[in-house]
Parts: sequence; C-alpha cells; structure tokens
Amino acid sequence: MSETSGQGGARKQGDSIAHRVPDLGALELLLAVARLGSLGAAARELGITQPAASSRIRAMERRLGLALVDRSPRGSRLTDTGALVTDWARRVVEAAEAFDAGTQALRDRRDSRLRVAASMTIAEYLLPGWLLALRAQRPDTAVSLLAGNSASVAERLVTGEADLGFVEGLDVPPGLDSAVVAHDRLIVVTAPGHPWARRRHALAAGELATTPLILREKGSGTRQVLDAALGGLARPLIELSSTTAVKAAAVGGAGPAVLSELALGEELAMRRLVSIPVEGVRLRRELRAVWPTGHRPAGPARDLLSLTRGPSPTTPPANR
Amino acid sequence: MSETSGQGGARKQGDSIAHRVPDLGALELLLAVARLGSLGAAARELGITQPAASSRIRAMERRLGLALVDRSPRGSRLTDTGALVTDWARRVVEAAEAFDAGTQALRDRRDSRLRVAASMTIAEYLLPGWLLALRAQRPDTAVSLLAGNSASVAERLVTGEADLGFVEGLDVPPGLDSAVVAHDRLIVVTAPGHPWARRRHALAAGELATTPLILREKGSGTRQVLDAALGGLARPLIELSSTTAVKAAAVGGAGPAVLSELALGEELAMRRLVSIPVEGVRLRRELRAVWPTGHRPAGPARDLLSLTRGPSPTTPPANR
DNA sequence: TCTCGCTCATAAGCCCACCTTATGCCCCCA
DNA sequence: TGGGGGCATAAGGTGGGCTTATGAGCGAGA
Repeated sequence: MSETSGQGGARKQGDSIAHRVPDLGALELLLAVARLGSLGAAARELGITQPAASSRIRAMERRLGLALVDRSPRGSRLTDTGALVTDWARRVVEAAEAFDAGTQALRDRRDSRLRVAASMTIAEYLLPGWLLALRAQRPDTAVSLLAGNSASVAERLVTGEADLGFVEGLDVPPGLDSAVVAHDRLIVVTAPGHPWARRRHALAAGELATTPLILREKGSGTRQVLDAALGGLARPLIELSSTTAVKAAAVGGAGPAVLSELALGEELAMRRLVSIPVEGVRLRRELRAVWPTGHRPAGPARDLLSLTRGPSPTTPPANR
Repeated sequence: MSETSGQGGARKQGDSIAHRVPDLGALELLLAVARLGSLGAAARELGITQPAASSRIRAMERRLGLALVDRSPRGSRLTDTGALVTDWARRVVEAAEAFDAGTQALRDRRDSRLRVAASMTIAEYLLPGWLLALRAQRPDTAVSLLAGNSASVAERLVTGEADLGFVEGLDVPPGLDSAVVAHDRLIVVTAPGHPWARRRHALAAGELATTPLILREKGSGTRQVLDAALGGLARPLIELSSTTAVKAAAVGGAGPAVLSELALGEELAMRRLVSIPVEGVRLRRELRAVWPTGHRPAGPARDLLSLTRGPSPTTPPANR
C-alpha cells in the first residue's frame, strides 16, 4: 500500500487531496451503487457500461485501501465501512451540486425565466441551496444570478434587469417591497489564542466599539449593520473586501473580526475561530427578498420565494 | 462548445455533475490561485508547472462559461464572479478534505497513535471535522477509526483495542468514564406534502407514540432515545438499518420519521423534509466521549478530546 | 434438469485529458 | 537596459477511463 512514499513523514503539503480522494464521477458512481444495489444498474444510470463501473469501483477501493462493496451474483451491497464512506462521499457530491447550481445560474445571463439579484453573503451561502431546491421542484426553470451589493440589487430590480432580489442590509431600498426570508447574526470571533478567547464574561459593547477590528469594507451589508449597532463607531484594524479575506486574517491571528454566522459554521466547529459573547448590542439582522413595489412576485419568482421561507418556526437557525 | 449533444433539452438525468463540475484538482488549483495571487505560484504549490496551471484554469473557465481570473503581467486576481465561484469551490474541497480525513482513519487500522471507536452517527457527522482539526494542530498524529454501535465501542475500549470512544446512547456503558462533548436533538420530520406538515399546533407526545413511524432498527442509539422518551412505545411503520435509508424513505413520503438533527441539515434547508414540532417529550440527548474508568485520556486522545468541547457556550448548536 | 437472465470479472484496444519541456511576449524595477 | 517576475502557446508523451467481447457464478421458471 501507500504508493506515495513519505507517508509517515507528515504531509509536506504537496500531494494535494485530489490524489487521495476519488474524483466526483467515482463518488457519484458509489452513491448510485448504494442506491440501486448493483454495479450494472448504477452504470446504466450514469450512462456508462458495466465493466467501466466495475473497474472504477475497484480502482477506488484500491486507492482508498478499503473494501466498499460486497459483490455477489445477485447484486452488490455496501460493506459497513462502505456505508460510512458513502455518507462522506454524499457530502462531497452535494457540495458539487451546489457548485453546479450556482455556476449555472451565473452563466445563464440571458434568456432565463427567472433573473435573481442577490447580495454577496446570500449568494455565497444560501442561494445555491435554494436553487437546488427550486430545480428539484421545477426542473425546467432556468435561473440567472447577479451578485452585488444592496444598491446594485435595487437598481437591477427597478431597471427590470432582475425579477427578484435578496438583500442583507438594515433598510429596504426605496421603491421596493420586501419579505423576510431568513435571519442572521453577526458574531465576534478571534483566533483561539487571542486574549478575548479566554474571557469569562461577555464583552461590553463599548469595548467592542473601541477595539480595532478586522472588518469588511464600508458599504458592505455586514459593516453597515455593525456600524449601526455600535452607533457608527466601529474602528477598523484592517478593511478587507471579502468575507473570506476577513476570515483568513482572523484565523491568522491578526485580531478580532465580526462576521455573519452563515460564514462561520466550519471555522467555529473546527475551532479555527472562537466566538466571543457580546452584550448590549443587537447584532441580529434580517435577510430579505425584495421586488419592485407593486410587482408581487409571480411565476418562477414566486416559486423561489416560497422555498426560502424558514424551514419551520421551531427549527433552530439551521445555519449552513 | 457542448460536445455532449442534448444540452438544451433539459437534463435528462444523464450528464452527471462530474461532467459539469471541474474536478477536485482544478478546484484546489483555483483556491491556490485565489490565495497566492498568481498562477505560477499556485502551480508551484501544487507541484505542477506553470503552463499546466494556466491551461487547467483556462479549461475550467471555458467549461463553466465564466471568467474567473484576471490575468495581468503582475499576477492574477479573481474576478467578482471568480470570487463567488471560489467560495463555492471551497465548500467542495472542504467536503473532500473531510472525506480524506475519514477514509484515512478507516484505513490506518494498525500502528496508529490514536485509535478511536465511535457510534455511527458521530462517525458520520462529527468525526471527520474533528479529525481535520486534530490534523491541523498535531499533523503527525495518525488516527484510526472503528465505527459500530455503543456496545461495540465499549467493548473495544475495555479490551484495549481503542483509546477513546464516542457514544450517543442514553446511558454510559458500565466500566467507562465519560464527558459530554456535544448535544443533539431528535426531530420528527415528514415530507412537505404530509398532513402533519400543515398542522398549526405542536404534536402531542401521545399522538407521536401511537403513530407508526419510519425508524432505525431497535438497538440503535436513535431508537433507544426515542423509545425511552415515549416510554418504550414507539411504533414502527418500517425499520431501516441506516440513517440514510430512513431519510430516503421519509423524503419519498412513506411517512413521518424521527432523526437526529445532525442528519437533517441539508434536507431541512432545502425543504425536502419539514420538521414537526412536538411537545411533552424530551428528545434531546447527549453525545459523550468515553474511556475506560480510571484511564484518563492522555497524549493524542487528550488532544482530540479537547477539540470536541463545544465551540463556545454562547454559540448556537452549530449543527454542522 | 436445463436454460435463461441476472449478476460481476477479465482482456484487449482506443482516445482524450493532462502533464511536461521549450519557447516567446509583456511589464516593472534595479 | 537588462533581469526577473508574470502569462500564453506549441509540440509531444503517458495513463486513466472508456468501450467491446467474452466468461463464469447463481437462481428462478419451464
């Protein structure tokens, strides 16, 4: 085993995961085998021949060093480890499907039946999921996506370039009607080594306002909400133009940052960042669907809108 | 373009996403370009040549029909759409990293410095993330994973086959000490079309107990908790042996199901399932780390254990 | 009991995707 | 005014994954 030498010597950063993880086609094939209970049936579904599927699954087992499938003359079932691996594979494929839905919407600028304009945070974290759900319900709805800030979303709606918008700011741009589709909280985070991470009591609003923070640029929805909550006082330590850049700086230990909880799922779970409780500030904000006043969403826009209502009143925020 | 014909005719289910989504290597390369600001630098990091990187990025742009990178004689920066696409790509790569961490732990049975035994739900949903975090902190810790039910976890600990265990049952197996590492809730779900999905009031415990449900097999941690909460009365409509099978049956409309919230993130967000409020039952359960009485975790086991303590007291459940 | 139909495996051959090396052009800075 | 970043193009090799063709195990029905 272990064709790649230097296994014990701690990954020297080369050997990207692409060499250790089967490609998406193989993972998809594995899911099909799990669902259909037969290599041949899975092959048929994916439009390849049975020997191709057989060899591909075998190659995957060899690469992983794990027996995934129990073959028998009456079909194939997953082994126990195969079931576990398949569950992990499903996550990868689902992320790929979201990627596909998102890029497809970005691409289809023209001749789409539904043109959506969304602010960055929503486009990044929520829209791909919504688009997948919409595709599941109305497979023939072609959707196009324009991402920008709140102002550009509003402009695109009033000029008729978009049918439905999503914004995350504090106030609804003039000329638009809106409906709340989700809630979001801003969270103060630091690297685990930061002194704030060891505090025993919540941070006071005043302290937050007087401490230089890693922030999104002025004008971003996130910054807008924070400034309003603190009374326009947020002091920037650095200003960065993307959520990702802010996260990276915070993980690197540059200082405390303020970010949407939507952006922080993974980082908090893996303790790359820790959340700092704050009291005396309202960092909750609403994510809204918007449309030109009077033009109530109809057709595809209405379908999408009806998908975005919170899953259920009693369900937790269901971030991610 | 579009070598594969039948592009316009609405996806006929063939044409798997693997054909529409760049492979993991390309996505990883895109992330490196985003981080390093140069195709050549990204190529170097991944151990390929600059022309290879250049052509691969170009091929990806062509396939997606999107301009992702702004090339200049002084380096390359992401375009706006490129930044968005990169964020989506990061999800795919992170899922692949979790897959890698998980399969690697399954493979390395022998000669591992830390041998973990975990119940299925925890192995499926939480462990890969913990393993990634551990790898980030202690890169040279080789971990092996054994997945099974609570009883087998306990057995492996007392026989010395495993150093640290994770269980989800109600009670700690005898002979083991434990610490709570996370909480979990069981949620009643149905397909959106089910009558329960239109209820205006919470379901009474009695009604839940008398309705046939899609359930995991007797003996699973999930079933155990539900039986206890209802007083041993849960009536099975079907019994299935995996969380995934239960989900699939529920999505298909077979009836109401009871599942861990850990398993339901995606399905609830995309409204393939809706959660049904229930009152008068305590469906919360604790996920615990366990080890042989007296043998307090030390070394790598302690490192892993310290990672699994909830991110922070004020953070919401942060379900995956 | 034979045979058909399903399953999976193996072998031989083709082809494309991706890599490499070898260039060239552009721009900035010392 | 070179040198050293950056990127693109061209030509050539190689391997992974596909196909077709075939064989072998097992079960159900005639």
